[in-house]
Amino acid sequence: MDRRRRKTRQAVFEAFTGLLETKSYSNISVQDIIDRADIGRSTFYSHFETKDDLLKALGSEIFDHVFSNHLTRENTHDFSVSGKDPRTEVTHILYHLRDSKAYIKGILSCESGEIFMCYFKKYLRNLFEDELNNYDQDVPREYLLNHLTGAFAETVRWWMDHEEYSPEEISGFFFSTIPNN
Amino acid sequence: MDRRRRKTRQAVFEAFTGLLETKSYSNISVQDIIDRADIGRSTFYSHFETKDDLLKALGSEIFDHVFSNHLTRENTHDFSVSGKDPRTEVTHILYHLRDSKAYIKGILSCESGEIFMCYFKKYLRNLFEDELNNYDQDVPREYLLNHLTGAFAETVRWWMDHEEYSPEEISGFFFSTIPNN
DNA sequence: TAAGATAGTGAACAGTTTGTTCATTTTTGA
DNA sequence: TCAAAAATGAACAAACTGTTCACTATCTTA
Repeated sequence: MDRRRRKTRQAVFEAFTGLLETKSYSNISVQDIIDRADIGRSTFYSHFETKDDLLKALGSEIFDHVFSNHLTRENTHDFSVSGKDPRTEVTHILYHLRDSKAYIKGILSCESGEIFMCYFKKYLRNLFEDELNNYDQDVPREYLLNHLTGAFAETVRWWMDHEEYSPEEISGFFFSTIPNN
Repeated sequence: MDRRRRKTRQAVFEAFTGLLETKSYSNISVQDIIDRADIGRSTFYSHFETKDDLLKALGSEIFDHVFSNHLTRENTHDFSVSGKDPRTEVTHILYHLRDSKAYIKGILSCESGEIFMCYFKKYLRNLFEDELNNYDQDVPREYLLNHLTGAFAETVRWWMDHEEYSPEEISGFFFSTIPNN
């Protein structure tokens, strides 16, 4: 990618995440972002179709990083094969998330981040899919998958407001509240 | 309340929920609501300060009804005292929700209903608070409460896209995925 | 049933936001 | 050096927001 393009993109992300730390998503206008990123109006629109589009792009940016370890060994992402247990895996993701905390907190805050949550869940879905075979068959697979991703996303959101806990502790809470196979 | 006021309010709710069945919350403008309700612009603003305010009001309207049985015996809403078990209680709420399904589906749909979900969870929180004493103490009470309300809200949302299940079945799914004391 | 209070109307308003267009300038990389 | 790619910023139409105001309709109760 062209250096100019890269720089503009970065400036937009920074402006956006900066704004997200003080304002909720719906209260941020494209104009705000443009002003803060100090770019031309048409430049913004040459990068992103809309504010939602930007949010989606930011989602990819963050989650591609957060889930990078998981994704890089795609062909062996069954826990039993990869040699990692779910607990380690989850803890690892929580570490990554903690690093991005400042933005994420803004995005996941109550009034805003439905789109973002959906995006987050897509990645999580992928993560939990294999883990699922161990479980109870009385309940539809789809329900379970939804439950696990929802519970984890909810856990992360909760964590953002209870920073006193470590990734390991959070992981522990999570695993002691989901059904044990 | 004045009959005129009641009628206007009702018209707004109907217009709003009607719109919610085809459009997502963020794509509905106050103007849309006004047009559909066929009321004067200033009339709308004399009832609701803002679109979010309307959503909040609709939330009260629906949930006060959905949770009515629970709320009317406030002083004895500990399940063990009330003589009802959690399962019955939850099933009952699910029946109520099914009746309001048409709106709720629109509101809870992925791109929109964060505000609404929050509102929903407030009621749920209240519901699960007493149930909580039976549980594991390794996990913070606040975490558990968040987990239960989140899981239930997530369950309901899932249900809205899987209408083939009965309230009893959904209740069963829910209870087999939350931690058993 | 008349009068005063309460509610609805609709037009007009200033201000903001959105997304697009376009002619122009700047930067890049080969 | 030069052509392609990118950024610029002004201008634009369209939509939406929230408020005001003078006017009309409806309700309540004395």
